[in-house]
Amino acid sequence: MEKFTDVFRALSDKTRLRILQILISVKKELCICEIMDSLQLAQYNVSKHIRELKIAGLVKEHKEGRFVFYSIVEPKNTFHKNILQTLKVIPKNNEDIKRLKKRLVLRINGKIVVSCITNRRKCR
Amino acid sequence: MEKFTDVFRALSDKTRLRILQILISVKKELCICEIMDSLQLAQYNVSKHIRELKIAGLVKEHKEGRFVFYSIVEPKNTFHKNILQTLKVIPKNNEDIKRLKKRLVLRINGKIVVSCITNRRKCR
DNA sequence: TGCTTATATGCCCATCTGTGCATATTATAC
DNA sequence: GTATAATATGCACAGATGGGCATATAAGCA
Repeated sequence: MEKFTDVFRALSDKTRLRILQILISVKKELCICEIMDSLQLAQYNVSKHIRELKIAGLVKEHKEGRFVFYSIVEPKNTFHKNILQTLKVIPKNNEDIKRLKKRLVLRINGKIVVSCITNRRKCR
Repeated sequence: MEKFTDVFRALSDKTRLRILQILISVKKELCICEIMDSLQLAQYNVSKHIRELKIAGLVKEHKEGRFVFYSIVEPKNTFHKNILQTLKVIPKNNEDIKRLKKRLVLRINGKIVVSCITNRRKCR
């Protein structure tokens, strides 16, 4: 049962929901820089929240050089499928999506070429 | 967005999930006594957790004399429907269901006639 | 090797959360 | 009214949680 409460706990934070929402809407792998620029959050914050989403089994990572890309885990059981379905129904934060799109334009041939725009010390 | 995180937070506790599960499986209104006897929890604990489920909009109440009956709120939007669907997929705690059935047998014509069996001071 | 960039993590602190206990509230019966 | 049963709630406390900050780790590059 704890396994289930842990997933719900992971979803009970606004920042984590925002992270999941941009990952769901973009249907791509995103690196921490891109997430922090999209959500205007400090790097350590994105990193810590992503960690919890990973532990909950909702997000997976894929290392590539010094970048780490994160994406939604494809659901493997009914519970997980239902959770993702539920997340898709939650209205998205339009500002986040707008900034995400702006940020993604900066990729060249799918490669990250622009470093963190957001000052890592000042964003909340 | 807080509205959604609040629902997930309500679901992030084992006791609250157990309460929801017996309410879902029994498809009936249950009073606090019956819940505390089914889950073997202290009265104040059931009462407090039910309160949070009510605030989250997952459970509703119906007063009848000195009894208060609780039941699952029929979902009114897609998010809520998905949440209930998700809850139904979680494996139930068989012990809880067993004790619930035993407890329900004690009703006579649907009326509660047996008071709390569980000592309200000793159950955790 | 040394520098820079991307990400992770340990520590501190304020706040929140669940439990236990005691007590309050409400309704019913005598 | 008084006693009793069902439920709610305020308080205290221990443990968890999130944010901020500093720093660690790791990889690429000069």
